[in-house]
Amino acid sequence: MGKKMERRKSMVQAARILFAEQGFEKTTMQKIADESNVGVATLFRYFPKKEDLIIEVVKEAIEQQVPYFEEIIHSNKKGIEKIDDVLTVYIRFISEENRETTKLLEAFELYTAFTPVEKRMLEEIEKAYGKIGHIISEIVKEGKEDGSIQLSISDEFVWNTIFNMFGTAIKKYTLYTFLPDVILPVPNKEELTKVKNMMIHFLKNPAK
Amino acid sequence: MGKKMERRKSMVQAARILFAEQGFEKTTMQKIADESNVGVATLFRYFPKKEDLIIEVVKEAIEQQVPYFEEIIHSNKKGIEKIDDVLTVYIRFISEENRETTKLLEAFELYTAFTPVEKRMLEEIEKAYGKIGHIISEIVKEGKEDGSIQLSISDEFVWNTIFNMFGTAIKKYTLYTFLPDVILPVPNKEELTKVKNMMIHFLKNPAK
Amino acid sequence: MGKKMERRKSMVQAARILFAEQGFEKTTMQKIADESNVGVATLFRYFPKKEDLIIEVVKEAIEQQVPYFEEIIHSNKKGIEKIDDVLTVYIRFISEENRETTKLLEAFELYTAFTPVEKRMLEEIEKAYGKIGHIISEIVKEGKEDGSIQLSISDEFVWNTIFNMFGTAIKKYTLYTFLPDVILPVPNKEELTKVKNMMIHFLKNPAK
Amino acid sequence: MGKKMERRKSMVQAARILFAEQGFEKTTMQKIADESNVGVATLFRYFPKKEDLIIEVVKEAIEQQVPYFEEIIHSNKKGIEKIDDVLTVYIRFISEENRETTKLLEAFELYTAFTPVEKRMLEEIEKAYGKIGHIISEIVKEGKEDGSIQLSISDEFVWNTIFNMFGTAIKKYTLYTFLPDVILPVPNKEELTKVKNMMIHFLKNPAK
DNA sequence: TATGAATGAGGCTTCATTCAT
DNA sequence: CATGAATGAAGCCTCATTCAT
Repeated sequence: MGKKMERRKSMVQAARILFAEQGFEKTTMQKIADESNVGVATLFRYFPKKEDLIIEVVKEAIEQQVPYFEEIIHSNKKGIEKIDDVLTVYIRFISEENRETTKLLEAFELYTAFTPVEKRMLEEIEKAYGKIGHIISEIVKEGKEDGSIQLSISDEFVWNTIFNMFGTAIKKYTLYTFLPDVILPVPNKEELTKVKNMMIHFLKNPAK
Repeated sequence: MGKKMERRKSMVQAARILFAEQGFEKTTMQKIADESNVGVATLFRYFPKKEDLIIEVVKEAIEQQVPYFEEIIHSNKKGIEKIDDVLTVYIRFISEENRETTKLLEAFELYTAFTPVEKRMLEEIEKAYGKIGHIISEIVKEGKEDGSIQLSISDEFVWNTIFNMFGTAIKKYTLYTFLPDVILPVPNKEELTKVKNMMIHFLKNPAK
Repeated sequence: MGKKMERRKSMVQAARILFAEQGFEKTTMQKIADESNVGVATLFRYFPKKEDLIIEVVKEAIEQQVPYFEEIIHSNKKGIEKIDDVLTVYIRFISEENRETTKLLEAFELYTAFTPVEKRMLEEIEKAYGKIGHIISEIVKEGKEDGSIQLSISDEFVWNTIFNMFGTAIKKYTLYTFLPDVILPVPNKEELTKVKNMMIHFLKNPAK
Repeated sequence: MGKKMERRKSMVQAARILFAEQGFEKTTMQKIADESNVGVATLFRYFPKKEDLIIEVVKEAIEQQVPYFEEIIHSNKKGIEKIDDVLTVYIRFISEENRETTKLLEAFELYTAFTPVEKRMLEEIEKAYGKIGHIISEIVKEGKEDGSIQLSISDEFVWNTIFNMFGTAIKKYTLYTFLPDVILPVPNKEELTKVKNMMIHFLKNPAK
């Protein structure tokens, strides 16, 4: 029956909220168990290592973002417009419903930077991220095919890099939405939109 | 005499290395003490709270970057060229001597995201960061004055934002230089240079 | 089931013995855990702060004394005789089974003199002490009502004060039963009894 | 020259103040050194063990009380009046200049209860206390000789005991002058005076 | 299967005391 | 002599993980 699955889901959800709020290290397994009304031992039955739970949460977070991109690729717009939409979605990620999710992903990237994560785990993450990556690649290809992006092959890398940087920076901003500007001044939506427009413009009319 | 200063320096250095390698939370005061051949108590004599040491390390890291920017602003180039230099320095930060420093700063930004840091501490950091911020502002102003940057006032925000994003993304990349591409594919120097060029081009010929 | 309670009891008991032997500060949580064959973490599960354990021990110690006074008030004697009994009980506290308990209480009073104790904690102690205080008040009232104590209202304060001093001194003596007389010469039971008799006599025939 | 003595005095004084304020355990050697503007090492040169300093402070505290009793015994009053004076002095100790000193002595009695003190140290204390003890004995003897105290020899013990209890309780009260009444309700000066009068009355007219 | 209870290893911090100038 | 610097031992407390019911 789905009872088990529900339980599991409630644990993952509690974990996600706590992880996003306090980070991975500061969130104890006990807190998570309490929050989802389960005994710690049960939590450990489902996720024998804390890291397993982290991976699960992150995986789901990534997957939660996929539909946003799928919707875009399935629309009828031209490639360049789809790209515009993708960047717009990123911008929205900072401030809207998905902020928690995005914050989580950012926190995870930090986590992996200093904690050796089992390869098997990373592969799961990779697979999840792959979906988004694939979609984006497709969009770029479309854009090139329908002529809305004037890109020579070498420029594709540029594009990917630009894209990457935009996303990377945006994701990081989510961490600081509520923190003082001291550490990292976060541009607002209008400013980000201007940058986006700059990029789109560049993609249409690359420098000679 | 400088004996005390040397000791202090050796502690800060050991801390810097360990922090950069393992992050702040995973690095224990004991390890730092051992690494700098000092008793823990001594370490605590100099830095009564672990956070004090963290702040010190970060402050020095920031200050270590200042000369790079100072050199640029004091050169004879035009504003736009100075900006080019600044972005180039950022790119170099990923892979050269300063990688460790940059990695440290990135780690700190993540640290603050989940650990409440005393205001007094943050102010010290702010002051250090301020120096760099001030230099960059000056460069932008110069560029606008000497006409090498075609910016209307509103565009200045765009510029700051672009700059901010470039730096933000770059800093984050330093964390992943040695990690598998799974989590975050890090563009290489050539790719980053192309993005830089795009930005410079845009600053000279903003979209109409 | 009572397993948990037993364990808890064994911890409290170990703590009580050690506290009485070595005082609160010199007794470490580790020692207590060892003595009751428990891991430190377990001890901390039951008593998250050392102070919690101290309070618990003291509270139980006080409550352990209550029956002695209850028995007295429920007897058929006259008020003045009950008072005599109360003082006698105090005297017995120095040397008999309850010496450890009394010593503990004395140690706690000293502890609070130099260590700020959370208000919430003090309230628990107050409640426990209150029971004894209430009984004694009742006895005094009885004595006044049945005429066995010749007290004008103002004398009641005297009485309470006398009583207070007797108890205070006695409790303190328990600390020094086994120590050399150097610091505080402890009167023996006969001597204390004489003082008691003096007091009783005074209560019956107050100075004109 | 007296320089050394002055230094020493200033250390002892600083120690006394801090000990009285925070107790012996909570007062660190460093704090004492700071407070008396001396290096810790110097402090340790004068008092190789913390305990040495404690003993010194206590010894001086006791000696500071001696003159109060000396003045009494050298007066022209009758024995019983001198006794009255002694008890009155005790009462004054709670609230006046000497409160700090008295508090200190009380704290020391606590200290010895749980910390094994070197015999040699205790002897010094004993000698100091002896002076006061001797004076009081003399007074009692006087009282018996001049007939102002109607005491049979066996009653002398009673007297000593009464006296002892009065002093013991009073000393303890000094610890709680500033603390909430929860732990130990401290009688006020008027109440204590009444108790004193009761005792004096008893000494003049012992129970038959 | 679900769970509360149990725990060792480890982290931060303090302090009496010793060293070296 | 005077002193700041140095330090190990020890204390409180936390947490991922295992046990036992």
